[in-house]
Amino acid sequence: MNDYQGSHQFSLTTPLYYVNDLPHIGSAYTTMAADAIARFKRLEGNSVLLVTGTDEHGQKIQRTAEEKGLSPQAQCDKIAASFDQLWQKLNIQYDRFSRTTAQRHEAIVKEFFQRVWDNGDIYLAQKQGWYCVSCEEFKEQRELINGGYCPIHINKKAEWRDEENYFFRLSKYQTQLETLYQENPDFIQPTTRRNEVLNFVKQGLQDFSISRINLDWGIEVPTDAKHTIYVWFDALLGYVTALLDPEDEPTLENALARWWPIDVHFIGKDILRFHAVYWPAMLFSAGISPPKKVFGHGFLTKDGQKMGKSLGNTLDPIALVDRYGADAVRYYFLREIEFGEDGDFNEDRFVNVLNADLAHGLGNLLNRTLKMANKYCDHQTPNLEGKDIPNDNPLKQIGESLSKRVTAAYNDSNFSQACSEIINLVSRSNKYIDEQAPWHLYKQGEQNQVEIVIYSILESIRLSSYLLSPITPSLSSNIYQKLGFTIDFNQPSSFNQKATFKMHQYWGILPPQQSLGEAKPVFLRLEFPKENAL
RNA sequence: GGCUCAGUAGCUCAGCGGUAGAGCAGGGGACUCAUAAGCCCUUGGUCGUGUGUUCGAAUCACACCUGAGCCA
Repeated sequence: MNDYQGSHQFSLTTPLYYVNDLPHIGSAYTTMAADAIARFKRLEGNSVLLVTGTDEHGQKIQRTAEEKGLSPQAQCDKIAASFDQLWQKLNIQYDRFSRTTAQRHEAIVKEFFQRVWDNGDIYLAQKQGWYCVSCEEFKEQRELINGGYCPIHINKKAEWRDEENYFFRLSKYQTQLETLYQENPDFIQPTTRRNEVLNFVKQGLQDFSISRINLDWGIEVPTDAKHTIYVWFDALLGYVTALLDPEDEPTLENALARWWPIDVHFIGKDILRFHAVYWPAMLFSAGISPPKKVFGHGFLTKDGQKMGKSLGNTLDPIALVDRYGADAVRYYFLREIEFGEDGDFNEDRFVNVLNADLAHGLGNLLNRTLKMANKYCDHQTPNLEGKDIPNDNPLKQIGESLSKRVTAAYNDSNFSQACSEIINLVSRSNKYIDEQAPWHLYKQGEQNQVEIVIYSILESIRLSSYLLSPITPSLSSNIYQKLGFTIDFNQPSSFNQKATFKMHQYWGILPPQQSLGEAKPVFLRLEFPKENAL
């Protein structure tokens, strides 16, 4: 639960996405989750390094480029740029964009390879088998379907390979891996994923091939120029390269100096084995400690159906964010899907959830309260402090312990829990207005009670938007500004100085007589499109 | 073929031995500060199927059905 706490720096990664195709919603999902955690850790005042990037080598890329009449590098540049563009649209604040075709990455890979080589963990052997270029993996005969097609890429015929490959002595690390899993029960999350890995490892680990021949697009094996390093071996090391400061010499020592070990790798469950088995073993071999945690989240479906190009039911993340905005998209996926479980996108549900929670819940709450505050309290927060509010005030009671619960939820990557705790305060606030009916109190001349009510609500709105800011940074900034703060949650320097976690996480810190903004909706209700549903 | 997980209100899920719950959606009402919002009330489920254990099962056991996944 508290495994993220107590440190002053925090490093985390998304996968380095394969540049074979334009970014899909699944990549966006992982990245939104990672960004939310990164933002939360920054909000707490930690130094944070969020790594994302692209994995650009391998035969598949080479062939895709050829099909499109581009050089491999041009293909990579184009796709890498489209990932970056999506991250901008989704308001992702990454610190490093690691590309495996970067010069400095090659230096890191070669040094790492050499370490593993020197440790005696790499040997040459003959590899025969069916190879799926799309997976960049060998397949067992029995796995193939329809007379030789890859079960995942059902229109791609597996290719017979009989070649010399370099192998990594994974088998040597069986015990060490099992010890790692045992001593760090949280190393692989969620638990069901952990069990899968445990099961897999228990059956005995085989060495795996880490080089290919007849492949130009990749990093050559330092000890044998005929071979190219296997794309996964190369890609995982992109996490290490990313840790270099721009001015650093590209050496492992420099890369590992500050941000290693990575606190958490966020990944989709499809690449769990690479991260939870191969990766720590490679690191062991090179004398490097493993990352602290690997979180394998679930897959997304659309209207209950698996998304796929062949089905023609993919969800375009660009179209989605263009239609509804970054905060809404981030909120939907992090609130409505249990992180770790598979989840569904449904546009009707999307509109309902956003309207209920952000438009009619939080947004309207601010709007109605601001209107009253401006009218009854002269465009200022009431001349009160948290301590002036009676302890039996229902909002104060929830608010005082809210941060504790929300922090625990974020630290557990439990975004939906964090959101529902926050929205609970919002809902209670709406109920509280009706119970108190400040418009009546005002007419009856109960100014003191009016101010207590207004203060309690404004403060609850503030706290809610503060704790929600890792997920809805722009909305939260907007709300904070309406409340008279000059704080922008997209600018860490702004909140680190003027809205420290130490202070702003608590209920009751809204300053007295702070100038309030105009009442104008901060989150308009969404309309379900009459046509062109996503 | 082996193993794992899931199947509870229209939707998303909680409950995991004592005669079914939440949020959203749907319906009704009173109010008016507000984004036709909010508040109050409410419709709605033989808890996948069958058999068993038990005084008593959504909750335990076994079998089966459906879906997802792992077994390089």
